[in-house]
Amino acid sequence: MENSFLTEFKKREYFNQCTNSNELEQLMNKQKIKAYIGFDCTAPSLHVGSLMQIMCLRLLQKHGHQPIVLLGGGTTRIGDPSGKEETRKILSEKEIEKNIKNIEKIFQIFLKTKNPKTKPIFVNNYKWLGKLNYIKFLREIGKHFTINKMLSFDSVKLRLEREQSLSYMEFNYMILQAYDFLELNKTKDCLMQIGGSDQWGNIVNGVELIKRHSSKQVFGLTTPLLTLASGSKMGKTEKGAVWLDKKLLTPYEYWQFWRNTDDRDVIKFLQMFTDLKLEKIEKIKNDNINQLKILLANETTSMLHGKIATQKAERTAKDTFEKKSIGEDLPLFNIKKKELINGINILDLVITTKLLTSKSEVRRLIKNKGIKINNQAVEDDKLIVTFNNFDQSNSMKLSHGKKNHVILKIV
RNA sequence: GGAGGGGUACCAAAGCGGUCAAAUGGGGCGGGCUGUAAACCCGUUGACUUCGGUCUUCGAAGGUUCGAAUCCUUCCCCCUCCA
Repeated sequence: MENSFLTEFKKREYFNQCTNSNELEQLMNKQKIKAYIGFDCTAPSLHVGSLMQIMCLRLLQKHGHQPIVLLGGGTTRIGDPSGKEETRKILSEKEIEKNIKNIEKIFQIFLKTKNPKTKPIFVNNYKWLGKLNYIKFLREIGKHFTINKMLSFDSVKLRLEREQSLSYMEFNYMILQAYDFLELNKTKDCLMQIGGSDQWGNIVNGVELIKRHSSKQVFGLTTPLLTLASGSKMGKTEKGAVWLDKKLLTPYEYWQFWRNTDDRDVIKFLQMFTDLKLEKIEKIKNDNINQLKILLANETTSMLHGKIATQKAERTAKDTFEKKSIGEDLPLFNIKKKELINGINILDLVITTKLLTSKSEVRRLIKNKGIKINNQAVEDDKLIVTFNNFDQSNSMKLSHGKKNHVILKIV
C-alpha cells in the first residue's frame, strides 16, 4: 500500500512517536479503525495550536478511518498537569459545558459528517468518569498502576523536583486519561489514541492499561510540538490566541495570520494545514513565496470559514495592501453626524476604535508617524477630525502601523 | 529546625538614601529598507496632561527621614547549604 494513513501522516510531518509503528501500519492497511483525540475544554474555543490535531482527524477520515472526538468534560474538571508549572484554575461545571458545546461546533466544520462510516463520534468522558465508583475503580484500574512508575513521569517529576505542589487530584489525571482510552476501547472498539508529544506519557499509560486489563493491543501516536522558524509557539501572537472561531477572530484576521507566515514555514504549513496534495506542493514549492502565502491563507481560511468569507478576506487584503484603499472586510465603526460637528480629537477617536488602549500610546505613535488617516500620517496629536477627513461615501480609514486598519463611517 | 541569598516594569537583570518612571539585554510597538517575510538600521516602551507638570509603580503592611526601590520593624513567598 503506497499511500496509507501512516505514510501520509509522516510525509505531512505530523509524526513524532508511535508505540508500534509497524504493527499499526499493518493493522490500518487491513482494516478501518477508530482512533481518538482528546481535547481540553478549559477555553471557550480552540486555537491554531490544536489545528494539527484536527488535521490528524481529517486525515483519518480521508483514509476511511473513523475519528472519535473526546471532549473532556470529566478530565477538564481535573486539569492535566503535563507541561504546566502551576495548578490550573478550576472551571465551573457550567463553563465547561458551554465550552464543550462551542468546541464541538468547530469539529462540525472541519470534519465530514455525512458518511456514516467515517463521521466523527463525539464523546464526553464525564459520562463515565462522573459516575465512577471509587472502590471499584481502585480495584479494577488502580491496581495496574504503580506509584513508582507514576512518579517517574515528566509531568509529575518536574513538579516534584521544583517542589511545586501537585495535588492528589492532578496526580490522578493520567490514570483517568488511561481509563478513557480503556473505556473507548471497550465501548467503541477504539484502537488508537493520537495526541501532542506532551501527551506521550498519558497515551502510553492507556495503551498499557488496556494490555493489562483486557489483553488487547492498541496504539498510541503523537505529533511533534510545532515550533516556528522564529522560535515562538504556534498560534500565539502578540495580540492573543489565533482562535478557530469567527466570533473571537474574524475571517479576515485569520486570513492575515496565515498570510503573515514566516517564509521558512510556508511549505511546512502547506503540508500540515491544507488539503493540497503533496505532489502538488512539491511542484509549486519554488513559486513566488507571496503567492504561496496567499494560497496558504486561502486554503486554511476556506477550510474554517468557507469560500465566500475567504474571497472577501483576500479582496480586503488586496484593497488594503496593494491598492491602499478601503477594504470592505476591515473592522467598521460608526460615527454619529452630531459628534462630528464639533469634531473629535484624534486621541479619543483612536481609543474608541480600540486600535489602541491608551492615549499616551497614541501620542507616542503619532510622534513616530504610526497613526494614519487615509494613508497620511497624522502629525499633530491635537488634530481634530471633522467631516473634511471623510470621503464622498462618508468613510475614513484610520490606521495604526501598516497592518491595523479601521474604517469609520458617518451615520 | 539551623545558616545564608533573594523578591525591581511583559521577561531577564542592574540600582542599594535625593540627579530613579528606574541602567542594560530580550520581547513588544512604530518608522526605514523590502515582499503584508527574514535580517539589518533608527525611534519608542507606566498613566493622564492645557506639554509647565500631575498621579501611580520596585513582594505586603507599617515606621525613620525634608526626601526611600534604597534604612528599620513585622509579615508573606522563593532559592541554596546544613540537620
